[in-house]
Amino acid sequence: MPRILITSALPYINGIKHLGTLAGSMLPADVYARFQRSRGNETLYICATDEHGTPTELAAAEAGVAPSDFCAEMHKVQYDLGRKFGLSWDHFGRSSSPQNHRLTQRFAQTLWEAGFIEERVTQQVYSLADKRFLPDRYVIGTCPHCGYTAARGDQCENCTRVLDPADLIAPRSAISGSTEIEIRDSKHLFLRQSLFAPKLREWIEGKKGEWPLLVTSIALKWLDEGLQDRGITRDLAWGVPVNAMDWGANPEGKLPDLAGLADKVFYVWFDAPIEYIAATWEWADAVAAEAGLEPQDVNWERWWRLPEASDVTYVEFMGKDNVPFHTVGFPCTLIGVNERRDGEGRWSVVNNSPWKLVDQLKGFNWLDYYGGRFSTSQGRGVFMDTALELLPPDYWRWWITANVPESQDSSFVWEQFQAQINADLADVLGNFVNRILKFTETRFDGAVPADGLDGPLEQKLAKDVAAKLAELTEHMEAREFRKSTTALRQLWVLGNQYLTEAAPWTALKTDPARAAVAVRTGLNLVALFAKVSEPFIPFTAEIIAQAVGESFPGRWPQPDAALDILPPGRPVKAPEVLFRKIEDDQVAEWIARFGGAEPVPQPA
RNA sequence: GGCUGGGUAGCUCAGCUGGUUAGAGCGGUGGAUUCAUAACCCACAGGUCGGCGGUUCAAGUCCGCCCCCAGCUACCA
Repeated sequence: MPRILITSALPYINGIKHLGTLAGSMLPADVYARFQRSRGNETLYICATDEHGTPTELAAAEAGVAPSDFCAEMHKVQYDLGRKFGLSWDHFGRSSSPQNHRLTQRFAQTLWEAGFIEERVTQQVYSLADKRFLPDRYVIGTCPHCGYTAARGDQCENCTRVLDPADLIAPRSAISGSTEIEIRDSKHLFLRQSLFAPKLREWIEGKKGEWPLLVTSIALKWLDEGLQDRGITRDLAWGVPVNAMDWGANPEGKLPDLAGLADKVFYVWFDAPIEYIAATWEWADAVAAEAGLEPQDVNWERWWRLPEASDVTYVEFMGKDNVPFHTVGFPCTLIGVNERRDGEGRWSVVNNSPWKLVDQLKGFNWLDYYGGRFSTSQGRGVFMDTALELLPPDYWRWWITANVPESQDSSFVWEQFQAQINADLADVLGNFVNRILKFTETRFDGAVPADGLDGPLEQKLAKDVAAKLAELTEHMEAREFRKSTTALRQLWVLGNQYLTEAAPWTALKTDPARAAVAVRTGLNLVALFAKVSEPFIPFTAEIIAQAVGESFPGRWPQPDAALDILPPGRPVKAPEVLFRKIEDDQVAEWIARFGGAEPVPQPA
């Protein structure tokens, strides 16, 4: 049986995520994970918080707490919110975990000893007032090209020109505003990505047509522009320490400069992808602890290391901003650990249990808010915590999945959200479940009727359902989420069409057996909908399953037996209204609260 | 500036290697129905496929130029 390993891009620890983050990785990954489990495939869905880097240190300082405490608290917040949205992580780890420290350091050591990491001295801006090195964008000043006075050290937002902090006129710290800044030398480790360029190109070229165009295009863009070596350490206090005292000599016989690397931590983008692996290790430790076993009794490497993992399909989900790090940076790390390169550029596998590279990479564009970006500072857009105060998670899950930015940026618009939720969930699905169950209660004593035999109408329905179910299954296998939601909605529509045609309320007067067939068929449709809707709207799917006495979560149905689920005589019961409609005055209120098409008027 | 992606009905989007009258949902209009959350079901409305030029028997689909939107441009993550 195939195994499916799923990771979604790690949400950054710095604050509560908005709907775009949910759309860009976590929710599609969850829908896919639920589908795969429902298909009976052994599935592991891994996610974690991405905790290191300058923004974390600054946010913790602002909150007046240590970064470790800040992260521990925010991890819990993000975990709870994810669970409330029904995200079915097998494990939601932390990139600051001991497991990730160990793996990151071990990988770095291997890369050093293989000659894939080298030391370089770089010039970095240091702020005396802040007592820290400043990343380029944390230095602001006047743009030498356009005179904009709040240009960042990496790029001027006004004229869009790419800058170097040294270009800025009157540079100052973006943190404190202090002009007491200077350029200092700092020793750093660089991952020699340039050595990997030909190998990566061959790998990416082979994924053309298989991965989304967006993904291969971004990856090839980086290769076409010439892959540069990348600094993988930073001058920060919070992170995975380089800790190179046990490292051996590199191929040139050189040992690392322990003094020069003493206060360095790894760059967040070096350790964050490794956390996918480390979080799997965390998962195994947690499973072992729960079962009263020793940690080594749960084998987590079978998900990651060949040949044991040869039956694993590894699927990554992420927004387009993450694509370079997953198609270039992380693969360099893994290939560098797995293989060696000789002087002629020939590669050979040295590790007898190499780490697995990604098989399927699903990348997404941006979800905007009325055509603009979500903005924390301006209070523009909807965030995960407030979303759940307004409406149940399934409303959000459905809309986001149906509008996920697969081929281009898409927009969240309240009016459209309202229209789609009301039509799809309340009118089509919710009303269908309600109408057939209510009818069963009033006319068939609330039990699946046994009388009658299928006629042409039922045969046609079975054929249509089988075709649509096959289509849905195919789209889900291909991770085509918009098309999947379309197929699912069409499946729901088949239910309403059938019921209208079969009209048991009419048949009841002349041919009770015919009415019984229609009701039984309708109830089986309800059971079917519970099963196929579960990946998308799990909370409601469970209520629907219970209404017809089915266990939950159920197995993904086979097309030829999709309508043969419920035994005659099974008691059924109409649930409370599944989806309450979103009213116009609610929408008006939310637009006023969160912003809409019109710019939010500034108080005078 | 360079590069990447996108520009298809009022709105949100499908349209693979070029091939009969360009599709879906929403919104709109009309009809049917009464089991149901004033729900469902049926039908209709119609867009010079961003612009111009080219290749071809045939172009939304290929080529060239131009316009517009978004992103990236390596120390934000």
